[in-house]
Amino acid sequence: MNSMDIALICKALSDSNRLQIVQMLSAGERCACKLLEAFEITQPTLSHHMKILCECGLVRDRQVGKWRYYSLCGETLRGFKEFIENLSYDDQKESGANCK
Amino acid sequence: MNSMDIALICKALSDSNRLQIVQMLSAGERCACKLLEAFEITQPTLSHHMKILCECGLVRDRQVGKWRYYSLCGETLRGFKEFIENLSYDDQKESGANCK
DNA sequence: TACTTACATTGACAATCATCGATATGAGGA
DNA sequence: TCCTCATATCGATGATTGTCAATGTAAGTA
Repeated sequence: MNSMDIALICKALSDSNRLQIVQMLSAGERCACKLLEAFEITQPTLSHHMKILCECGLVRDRQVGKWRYYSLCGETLRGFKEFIENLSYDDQKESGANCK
Repeated sequence: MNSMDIALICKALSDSNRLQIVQMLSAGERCACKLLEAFEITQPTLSHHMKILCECGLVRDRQVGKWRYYSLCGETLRGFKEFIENLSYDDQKESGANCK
């Protein structure tokens, strides 16, 4: 998982509606109509957001009859978490790459 | 740290240049001129990106004479990591909130 | 004081984005 | 077959974004 993939995931999470959708999915699978109830957006807008979440790999969907169910993708989520976890802050680090 | 703050941080990380800047800062403090060397962007563009990274709280800066040094903010980074870490995927979760 | 250096701000522009209403698709059900 | 329901796609629009050249600012230097 390279930094382009990560940037894509971050872009998907940069919209506050989409971030809340992901939080809902973190509690378990949801169908589109239940997601739609939870937000004050129209159905085309939800569909657009779900497409973006799926395209970055963070969300998977499955269809059952007329309904579409969304859930987080464990593999992508793991890769993303690993990247974020590896960002570090350490007061003691050398500032070797500075001026003067 | 609410989900608006997190969305702002994700937006800051959604640009691939900014994501790489954060990775560089994860290795330690850097001054603006060293960051500028590492990317193929102009100085105003770097300045713009650093402003966005600072405004979401992820990056701190300090000025020494003419030079400006950037580093990750440990506190914000911790809050962000915690949020991401709490996103979970569990195959066994109830799909209680679904249709039919 | 005048000059240089490091960085920020401004203004412009093309590209991307979130959103919506309208419409299409496709799966049941009558 | 015709209708309804759940969702996707299309086309348009106003807002935001990344980028740059030009310019401003503020610190050090001669």
